[in-house]
Amino acid sequence: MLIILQSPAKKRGMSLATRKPRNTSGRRSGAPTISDVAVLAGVSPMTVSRVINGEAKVREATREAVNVAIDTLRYAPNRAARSLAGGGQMRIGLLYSNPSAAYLSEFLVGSLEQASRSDVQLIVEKCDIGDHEIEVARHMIESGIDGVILPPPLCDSRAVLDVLTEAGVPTVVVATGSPPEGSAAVTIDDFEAARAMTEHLVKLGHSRIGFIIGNPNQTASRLRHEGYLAAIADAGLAPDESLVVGGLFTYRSGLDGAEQLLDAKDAPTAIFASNDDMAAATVAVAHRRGLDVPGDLTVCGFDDSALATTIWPELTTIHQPIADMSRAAVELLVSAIFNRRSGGKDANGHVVLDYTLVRRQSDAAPRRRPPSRVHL
Amino acid sequence: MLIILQSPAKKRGMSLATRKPRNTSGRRSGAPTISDVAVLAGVSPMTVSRVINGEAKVREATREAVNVAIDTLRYAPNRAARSLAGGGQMRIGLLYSNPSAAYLSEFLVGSLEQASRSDVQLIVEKCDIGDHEIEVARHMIESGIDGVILPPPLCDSRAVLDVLTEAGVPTVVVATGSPPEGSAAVTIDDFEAARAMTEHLVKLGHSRIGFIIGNPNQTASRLRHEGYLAAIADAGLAPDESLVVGGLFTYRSGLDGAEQLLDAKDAPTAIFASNDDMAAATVAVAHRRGLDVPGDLTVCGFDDSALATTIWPELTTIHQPIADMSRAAVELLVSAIFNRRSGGKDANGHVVLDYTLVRRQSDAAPRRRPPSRVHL
DNA sequence: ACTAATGTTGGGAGCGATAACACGCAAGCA
DNA sequence: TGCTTGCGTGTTATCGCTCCCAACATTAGT
Repeated sequence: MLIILQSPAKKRGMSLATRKPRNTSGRRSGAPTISDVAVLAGVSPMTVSRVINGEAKVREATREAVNVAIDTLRYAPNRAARSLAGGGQMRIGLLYSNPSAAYLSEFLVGSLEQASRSDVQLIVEKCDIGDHEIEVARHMIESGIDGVILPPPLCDSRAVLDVLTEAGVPTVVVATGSPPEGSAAVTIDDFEAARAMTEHLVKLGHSRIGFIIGNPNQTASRLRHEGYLAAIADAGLAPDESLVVGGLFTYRSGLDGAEQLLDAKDAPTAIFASNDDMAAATVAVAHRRGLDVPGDLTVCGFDDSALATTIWPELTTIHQPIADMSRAAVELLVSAIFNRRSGGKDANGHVVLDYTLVRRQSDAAPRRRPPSRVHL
Repeated sequence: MLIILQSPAKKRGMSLATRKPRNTSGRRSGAPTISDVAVLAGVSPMTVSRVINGEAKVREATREAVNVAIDTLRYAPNRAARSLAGGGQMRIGLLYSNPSAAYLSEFLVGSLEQASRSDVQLIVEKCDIGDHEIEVARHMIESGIDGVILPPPLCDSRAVLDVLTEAGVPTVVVATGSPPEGSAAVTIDDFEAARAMTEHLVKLGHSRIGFIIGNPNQTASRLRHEGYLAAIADAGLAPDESLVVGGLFTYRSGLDGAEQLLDAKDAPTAIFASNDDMAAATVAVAHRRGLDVPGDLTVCGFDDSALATTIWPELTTIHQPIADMSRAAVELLVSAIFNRRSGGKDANGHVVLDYTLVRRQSDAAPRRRPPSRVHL
């Protein structure tokens, strides 16, 4: 196919010889445009635009013709042009810190996808937790961002949040335990999830279930802990403080927690760690002590991060739909920005997505009797 | 087919008065435009553009004035407009499969950053390895992508590569052992890196150094293996086939490999695994057998993935500058596309970035003597 | 049959930026 | 002095698309 674009280039004294390099080869990259489609379909560009955007007032026959043309030409709308014309280029920022790589990558994939679908530009910025988080946030604001997404653990940073709301930047926090007043949030029900997992353990027959708490800085930790407690209570089990130890969400802290739990006189037959890293550490400690998992000790995690399926045995854990959450976050943010632009007030949506308990190989019923009582 | 698009002819008669009635009224979202800056600086928009793009022919005083205006207005160029006007929107695809999450996230961050810097749109698509990889690739091509980036392990997929080159889509492969003819590549020197690591082990005093090979599907595996072999030879050590076992880059396979290595009569005092996952598995096996790492056994990995610093002891490993590599990949791809557009032939660049050997806690000198010989 | 209402479609003006050319002006050279 | 250079800037035309509104087509209402 040959496309010749004729433009009114022959201005005043311009000779043909002088002009030319541009039109035929230069600027156009070759991608079909909306007018190409229009010509082929025998309609105006406007109509094509309507079809693409799924507007109502287009006759069925016309729509059909346009679609055929689109397929024929393999036409794909030019995003840049679209957002330029369509009144609003949005740029939203994604501020991340603790690169729990597994989490981050899923998160990124999800937000990227949604961002490109919603035609917004995603600006990703790293912001190692430390005393300069605020500066980074501020920098982002000044670079003219329209909204910000805060995945954990930044979602719990009062400081960052304050800077953001003060600047009047719409914000969506993801996976925080306590969504702040002024911003939208996407979460799963950490409480219920932890409760469900604990309940699962109870149903398996465990009565001494250890728990390793997450980093106290993150509000989700509290919810998970409470969920555990609730399930224990529901099961009519006596709460035992020696079965609960503190942790920091790190592997290292999981190592310590597990040692502590397993050192106890009346050691648990199952340990539920507040995240996969600590669960993995627990498995390591168990193995080091010659304990079989899940034969001698059941271990469960939370998050379903990559680690969960990396190690052996693979971890029974709570799956968070991370990509979906970030997708939802972008969507929420976009509509919030949209609202604000059209004068509406902020709609502090709070989206709660479903978690899933995925059973893998790290859980099992306890041995016949709790080891401390009767010897088999 | 011949299509002649004729632009509206009445342009000619357009008077200055008719032009740009709008700019001042501004129904925009509030972001300052290049003309706002121009007005404030008392120059034309074009000049502002020149300043922004760092072009040469602008008087110092003017540049200064423009910059002041830019700062005052907190002006940031509109990307959409920019890529629309400037030669054309590029869209490049990133096809990933094996979500080694840790790797992927770093990779994504790097490419995102560079993509936004180069003003290209990044389309990320998952493509689980299986028999439909080709379809996904084809789909991507048809969606009108200008180029594709292939991180491992897809970079070694002949099938995908073929589809791509056949369609004439510029491609950059990352971290492959054997960069194919038609495409640019970004790698580290796997051979040298493995050699360096092995040498490091030798210097530490180890003479029986085990090696776990990576997945034979990935060409990098071969290079690492060869690097190991070279170092062994260089050190004047007798190559011992019982010290080398196969693996698949998975934790599971690492478990098997390590068992095998440690079961041998004359077990190694150090094990170098071709990636961190397998190294982590080796540590687990060692612990299960009551071996201290690094006291009784040195374990080293490759990649410096998140896992390396997650587990305990943290892994001594080869650091790949993943983000830099993906950044480089995007850059390379962009210039390749650019070249091609302006008629030049493809420049199959091959960028080799530096690796780093990072020492952490998993390596040490062997115990006084190889355990099998003299007892201390 | 004629106006009114409704449904479809086309026209043209931008969105914000850049490319390429046009142009004024001071310096360089004969 | 007259004319070429060439730098620094302004001007114009798009880029590909969507928005607003007018033009036209179709069907309905009395």
